[in-house]
Amino acid sequence: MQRTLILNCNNKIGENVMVCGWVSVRRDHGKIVFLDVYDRSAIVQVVVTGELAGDLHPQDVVCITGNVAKRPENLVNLNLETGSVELQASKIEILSKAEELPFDMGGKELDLQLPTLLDFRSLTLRHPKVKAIFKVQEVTIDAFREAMKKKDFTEFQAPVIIPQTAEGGADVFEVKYFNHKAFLSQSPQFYKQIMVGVFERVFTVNKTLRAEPSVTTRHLTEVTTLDAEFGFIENWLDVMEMADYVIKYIFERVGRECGETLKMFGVTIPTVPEKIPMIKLRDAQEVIFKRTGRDNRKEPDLEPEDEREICRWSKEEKGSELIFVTHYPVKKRPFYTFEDPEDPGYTLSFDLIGRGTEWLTGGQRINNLETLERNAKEWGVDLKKSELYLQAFKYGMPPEGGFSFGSERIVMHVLGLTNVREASLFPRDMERVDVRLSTLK
RNA sequence: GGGACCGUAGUGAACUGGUUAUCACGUCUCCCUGUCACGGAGAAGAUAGCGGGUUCGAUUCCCGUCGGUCCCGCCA
Repeated sequence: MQRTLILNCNNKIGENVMVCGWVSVRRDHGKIVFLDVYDRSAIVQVVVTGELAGDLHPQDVVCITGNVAKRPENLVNLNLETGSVELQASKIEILSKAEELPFDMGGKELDLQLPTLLDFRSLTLRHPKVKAIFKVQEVTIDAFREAMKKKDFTEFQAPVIIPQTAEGGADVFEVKYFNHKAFLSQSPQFYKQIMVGVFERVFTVNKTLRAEPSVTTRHLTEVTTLDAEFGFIENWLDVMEMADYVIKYIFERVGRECGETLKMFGVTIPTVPEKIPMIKLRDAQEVIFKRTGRDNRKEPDLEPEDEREICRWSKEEKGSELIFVTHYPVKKRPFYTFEDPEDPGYTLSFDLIGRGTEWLTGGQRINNLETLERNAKEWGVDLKKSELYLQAFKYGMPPEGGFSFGSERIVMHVLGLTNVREASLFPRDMERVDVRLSTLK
C-alpha cells in the first residue's frame, strides 16, 4: 500500500491508508489505546485496540495501516491540525524499537538543563519545540539568500583554510597543513572583498571559526555567518540601508512562515520602524550616562549592560527594538575600516544591536591600496601572506562596504532564547564538541 | 584570562546538623472503549559528584577536587 503523509489524512476520510512515523505519546485505556504518531508533515491520533498496541513506546518507528475516520463533533481536538480526524488502525508494523527515553518527550515543553539538552542532542532535537528553532534558522538563512539575490548579489563559496587571519587578532584555530601552518577562517572578510572585484555584489553563507576563550551565553566557536559585500556605494549609509533591508526581509519571512513557532515561544518579531534608528557611539554613551549615571563616555566600545540599556532607550524613544550604533573609534576596528573624513578618529562602521546584543557588524572599507597597506602596518597585520587580498586593490576596486550577521544570534533573539547554544544544532564551544571535552580525558 | 554561584533517583525540582531524604514526570505491575501531556491503585529506583575536616552525629557547616551554570573581558 502507498504511504500517505499524515497531513493528507484530512482529505482521506473513509479511505484506508498507511502512515509512517514516530510514536510520540501513548494514552492507554486498556482495551482501547490512543497513540499520537507524527511524521514530517503533522501529528495524528491513532486509535488502536490494546492487543494491537502491544508494548509500543514513545519514539518507536511504525507504519500503521488503517481507516481515516471523522471524529464525532464533541471529540474534535482543535489544538491539532488533524484534530477533526483519527486513524483507526488495523495493522501496525514496527520498523524500529526505541529504548526507554531518559526524559519525557511528550510535553509541550522540554524542561531540561542545557548540558542534558546537549548531551542527548540527537534525541532532544526531535522535540517539537526544539525542532522548530531550526526551521526558523532555515527560513532565516533562506530569506537572507533570497533578499540578496533580489538585489542582484551573487553567492560565492569562501575558503575555510586561510594563510593569515583577517582581523589580525590571535583568536584563530591553527591547523597543521602538511609541512606548514595554516588557520581556520574566522571571517570570509578578505574573500568577500576580493569578490567585489569580480561580481560587484556578493554574499556568502558559511562557517566561521573562532578560538576566542569566551564562555558566555552568546558565544560559539563555530558560527554560521551571513556575509554581504558590494561595490560602487555612494557612501557608508548605502551599506547600512542594505543591512536594514535584509534584516526586515528576514523578519517578514520568519513572521509569515513561522507564526506557530513564534506563538509557541511566546514572542513576536522585533518591532522596527520604517528606518532602523542610528546613533553615534559617543551619543549612545551620553544617553546611557544621562539615563543611568554610568559614565563610560571614554570607553571605545559598549559594555554588555550598555548594549542592553541602549536597546531599552531605542525601544522607548524610537519605537525600535533594533538600533545601529555607529562611529566606533578607528583603533577599535580592523585595519580595513574606513575612517570618517568628517569625524577623524572615528570609522564609518556600525553594529546592529537588538534585544541587548550585537547581531551584525558592517561598514565602509578602505579601497585605496596605500591607505590599506599603511593601516595594516600600523595595526601590526602582516599582509605578506595575503597577497591576493592586496592584489584586488592593486588592480582597481570601487568604493565598497559590507556587513556580517551571526545567524544563531538572529534566531536566538527572535525566539527569545537565553543561550545561543540553543540556536545551534550541534554547538561547539570551549568545553564541548558534541561530547563534553571533559569526559574525554 | 578574571569573578560569582551551583552539584539530591533516569529527568526536573524541594527540604533538612538527628531515626524510613520529599515531590512531579518517566519506568514496571494491575484496573479502565473516548483520551489527547488521559485517569486510578500499587511497586521499583538516590551509598545526596568524589576526597578530607569540624561535630556525639554531616546530604546540610568548612577545605580540596572534579563537573556544571552565570557574569565580566572579547566578539557575530
